[in-house]
Amino acid sequence: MKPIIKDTCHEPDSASFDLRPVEGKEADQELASLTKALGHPARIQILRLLARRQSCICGEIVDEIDGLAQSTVSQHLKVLKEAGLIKGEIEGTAVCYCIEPRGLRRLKVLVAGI
Amino acid sequence: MKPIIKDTCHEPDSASFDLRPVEGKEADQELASLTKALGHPARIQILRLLARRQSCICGEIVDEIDGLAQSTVSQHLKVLKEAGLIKGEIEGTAVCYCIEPRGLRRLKVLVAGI
DNA sequence: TGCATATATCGTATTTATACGATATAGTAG
DNA sequence: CTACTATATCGTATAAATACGATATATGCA
Repeated sequence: MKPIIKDTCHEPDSASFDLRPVEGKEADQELASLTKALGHPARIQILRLLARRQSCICGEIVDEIDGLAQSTVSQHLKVLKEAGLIKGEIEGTAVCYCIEPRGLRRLKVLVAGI
Repeated sequence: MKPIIKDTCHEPDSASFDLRPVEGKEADQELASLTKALGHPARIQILRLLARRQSCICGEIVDEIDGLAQSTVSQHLKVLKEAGLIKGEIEGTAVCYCIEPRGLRRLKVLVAGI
């Protein structure tokens, strides 16, 4: 019997999300939220860490980041999650973080469209 | 005799600027600075305003932005300028703002490279 | 059940951002 | 030179971000 593999990092994305306008007041607000979430070196580092690997990362993140306390890293993860750039799922005793491809793609589209 | 036309918005850019690394600690810091500068709706709006037109804008900017006071808009302009995303030159009694193409391009490259 | 581990949340101190009115500065026109 | 205009800077009030230690929560394992 094959194990059930749940690839939550790469589920299909809704087209409607991608096809929203890339300018106008709402797009400005959206881009501001996304870039504000990115506007800290530790969060850039986290995002790259997750983007580089194809898989999610369960734990390890705190160890990889500068000299920040665990609670601080957790706070940064929350900011990225609320911005829709990453997502986290509880996976046993750890939490498994990975990129939210829609959010990252949306960011890239909006920035490219400036 | 022809007039001297000084197109300060489109001067040639140094290649060395563009060819810096797109990841690593320095790039993280650089991208964080750029995105932090973008992380406000009014600043996005300003940047788009300048990017849309090929020319610089002398004055007018305050009128175009939401309902923010002149001093507040000036402050936002300063943030964008310090981030290297726009530049301003005194042009008579007004100040002529325009996109800093290198900075914007660098931002796009760094975001695309995440 | 109770302990150990991983992560989140809370409380809090400090710093930084945002916004405004008031004022300074600098160029233009008269 | 004076008045006018456009923009920047200052002072300041308020809000938000950052960081930490302490603590809560939830899961897996003995």
